[in-house]
Formats: sequence, structure tokens, C-alpha cells
Amino acid sequence: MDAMSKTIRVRIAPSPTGSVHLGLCRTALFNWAYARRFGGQFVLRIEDTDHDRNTQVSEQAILAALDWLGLDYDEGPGKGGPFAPYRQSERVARHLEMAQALLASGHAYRDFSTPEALDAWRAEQEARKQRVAYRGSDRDLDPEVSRRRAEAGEPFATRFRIPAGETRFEDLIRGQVTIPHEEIDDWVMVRRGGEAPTYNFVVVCDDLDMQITHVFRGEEHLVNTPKQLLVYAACGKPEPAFAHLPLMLGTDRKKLSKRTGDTSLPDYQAKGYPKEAIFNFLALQGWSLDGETDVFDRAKFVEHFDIRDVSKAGAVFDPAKFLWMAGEYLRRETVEELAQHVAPFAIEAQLMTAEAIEARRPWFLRVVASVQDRMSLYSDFPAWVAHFFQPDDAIVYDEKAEKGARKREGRAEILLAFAEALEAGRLGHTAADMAGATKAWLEDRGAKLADLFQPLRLALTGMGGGPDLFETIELLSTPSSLARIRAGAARLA
RNA sequence: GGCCCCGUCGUCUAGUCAGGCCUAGGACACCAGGUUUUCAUCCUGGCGACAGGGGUUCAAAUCCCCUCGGGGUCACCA
Repeated sequence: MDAMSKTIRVRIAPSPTGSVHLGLCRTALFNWAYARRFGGQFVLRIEDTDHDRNTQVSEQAILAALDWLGLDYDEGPGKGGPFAPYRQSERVARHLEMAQALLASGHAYRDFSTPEALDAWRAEQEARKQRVAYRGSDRDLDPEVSRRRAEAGEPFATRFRIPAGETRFEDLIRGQVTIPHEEIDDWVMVRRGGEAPTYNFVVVCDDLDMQITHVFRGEEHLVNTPKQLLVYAACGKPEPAFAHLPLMLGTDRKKLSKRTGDTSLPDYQAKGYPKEAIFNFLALQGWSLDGETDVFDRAKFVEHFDIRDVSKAGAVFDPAKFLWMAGEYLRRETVEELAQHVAPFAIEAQLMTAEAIEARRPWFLRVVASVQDRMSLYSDFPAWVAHFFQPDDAIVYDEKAEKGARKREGRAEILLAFAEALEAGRLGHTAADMAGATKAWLEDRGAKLADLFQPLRLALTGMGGGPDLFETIELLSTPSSLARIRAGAARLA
């Protein structure tokens, strides 16, 4: 009832380790959409309780990724909010305080056993092949004794006392889930030494303090939920609603990992996937608009998204469909937009400098427009236009294309004749004029179109396919075209 | 292995909660045509699934049970 009447508050709580995984992006996407759809708040909290693995770079990468995808959060590190701080490492005092309270109420206990003893116990379990949930030997220690040993300086870990019974909860995606308590360890809330609380504990403390109403996260957290639910109960606090998203799978049907391909957002940014395509594709991993429409913008997504519509089964990540989606968005861009997106790739490939692009902007736009239908990714651009920057007498010929061109009888002669006609201006000067005039010219000579066009394309661009040839001639300029054609005639003779 | 979750075309999915409108729809991929000076775009068509077996019912992809298959998880990681 509480959760219904309060405004919706969702969060993502990534740990800043490694690169930004697509799974995190998708979880963020769904949380964000839910908040936006129902007028709630989307919170970012950095889960940096594992000091050994956290990195500052990684935290920055998460912030940058959300920003790039346009998933604006209402509260979070660097942005602040009514429940600051939003970095868990900065909230430890509060976590310890809550741990203290659970110790006092008997929901938790001090475990003085050594890590070595635990290892031995686990080894024994392993040997007997019958894994039983851990129940610390100090679980039933007299509270007074326990307190005194702690005061005497004996190190201990704080464990949660799992009661008998089972936990049953309603997952918004999966329906009712039941897990018997015999399966759950008396897990560690605060590590030995007393200053380092663990994830399963702090996540509840923080969600509680930040008044989170809905927890949407990956399915790998499903079996952890009872542990957390038990903490809510122990604190006497209402629990949020839970929904566990289906995993994103690799082609091996296992949790998406680097083994089967790129998994991080920066990988796809670097390859030149349009961001709206990434957004759209991620939205399709476990959710669909109406079963008919695959391409939709973020407004549409927000307008229709509901966590209840998310599917239960894991989604195999399909690179081919992702590529198609990329092309779909790339082709919808205006030439100006596309030029802007593609320019960095041209620069990186050392085809042009930023200054050169600026200086020849009208030309550059025409070039971009000419290959728009031929690209799926921004990174496809350099390969299509590289020939423009090669010396006229040393165009790099594609092997297959050259083989094809060499099959044409009289290739050198026709190229030379065409060059002459072109130079004399007998074919006109605009692409449209030249196309018509050239066809007439070919007919007069009794030649087939392919007799000229195949060798011509090779001479001009070195490629087997590409934009309209007369457009290419214009873009190249007549002198340069002539040089290439004559060089081609010589090379193909 | 225990426990938990899941199971519709190769892949993403609609349909499952409220059984009939499903001879199961869409998309990607693939194949075949068409358009085109080529490549691509674009257009048309094709291939292709209810994991299996039992029930319940006049009727099941939809409800129940079992089997099989896949995944997740079993830390003083998150």
C-alpha cells in the first residue's frame, strides 16, 4: 500500500568495476523508462563496497555512458539530491549503525570463527557433497558473552540470523517466487574487522534510506532477494516491489560475456553504432512495443513501457539484427547529422583533417550523401571514400573487381575513348547530363553498358560497387577523373 | 549436485494472466525474384516455431501434472 501511494523511486546500483556492460545499460534503460513513464525519480547510486576492485575511471565511465545514452538521473553522484551521498562508500557509518541495531535486536549475531575455520567447514561440505546452509557456531552464543568477547577486542564478522521457514514474494515479471530458508546461509553483513559492510546488506540500507519503491535488476539477483527481504522484515520496514529482468545472453546462451563478442557500450560507440539504434535495440531485449514494430524512438518507448510487459526468458543478443538496426537509424539521419557523425572516423583514418572537412564542407556533404545507403555503421565510411584520397595513378584496386573488369573486351580502348569524349566536353558536365549522354554514346559504338561501366568504376574508385559513376566524376573533378581513367586504361591493357 | 527461474520460427518477439478471433502474426538472418551503370538501399515472394508426453475441456500455444532441455545461483564479490 505504501509503495502504491508514494511516488515511484527506482535506482540502478552499479559497481564501478570494469567497463560499462550492455546489461547495465539495459537495466538502466528500463528503470529510467519506468520512472519517466510514471512520473517517478530515477536514482544512480554507486555500489563501491568492494574497495579492491573499484576504480575511479570506471565510475566516470558509468556516468559518461548514462549521459551519452540520454538516461538522465534525478539524483546521484555529482548531481546530489535529498538523500546524498550517493556513493555507498560514503554511507558506511549509517550501514554500521543499522548493523548495530540488528545485532541489538537479535536479528544478527557476531561470528568469531576464523576464515580458516570457514574454509575447513566448506571443504568438508564439499567432500561430503552435501552443501548445507551455513549456520555459524556462534549463532547461539550467549549475547552477554558475545558482547564481552567483542569488547575484549576479538575480531568477528556480523552475520544475519536466517530464521526457519521460507520466503515468498511476488516478482513483477515472474509472479510468485518461493525460496526455502534452508538454502540460505547466515550471510555476512559486516566483514571481520567491523568496518566493511557487504553488498546484500548495504543495498537494503540504502534502498530503505533512499525510499526506493521498485527494484528492477538482472535475474542473477533473484536468489538474493530473500536475504534482502528478510532484512526489511527485521528492520520492520515495508519492502519495495521487485522485478528481475531476463538476462542478456551470448550466442552460447550463457550470460553475455566477452567470450562471445563485444559486451561493453564503449565497444559499440567506437564501432560507430548510432546511439538511438543502441537505445532502441536494448529496449528490444526482453520487451516489445506491440509485437509488430521494431523501430521506435525513446518517446514512444517511455509512453508504452511497463515492467509487467517484460518477458521472462533470457534474450540472446543478435549482432546481425543490431547491425540492421544501426543501418536503419543511420539512413534516417539528415546528411548534416551523418556528416558530423562520420567525420571523426574520416579523421581517424587520416583521410582528412577537421580543417579540410570544414574547408570543403559542401563537397564533404555530397560525398556523405552518396554513400549513406551503403553504410550501417559510421565506421563504414572510410572504406567507401578512401579512394578519393589516393593518388590518381595509384588507385588501390579491389582484386575481385579488377578480375571482373579484365573480362571486358576492349576495356582499355573504351576507357581511352570515353576519356577523350569527356575531356572534349561532349558528354556534358552535370552527372545527370553525362549519364544520358554516355548511354547514347555507348549505343553509337554498339557497346554494352557494362563494357564501359565496369572498367570505369575500377579505374575511378578501385572498387566493384559504389555510388553513381557520374556523381563520382563530379566529386573527383574532371582532371582527376581523366587521370584515373587513363591510368586505368594503361593498367588494364 | 542442491535450490531458483525459464522453454513459441536459427535469433528478437506478439499471442499465455481473462482457453475459441491462431490453418500461430511481425522483425532480423537466409533463399528466390524485381528495380538499378555496379554495390547498397528499396519492393515482392518463400523457408521457418507452440520442447516431449499425459491429462482437464465441446475446444489448449494458452489451464494442471510429469519428463526433457537451457540458464542463474550457491563468497567475509557485487
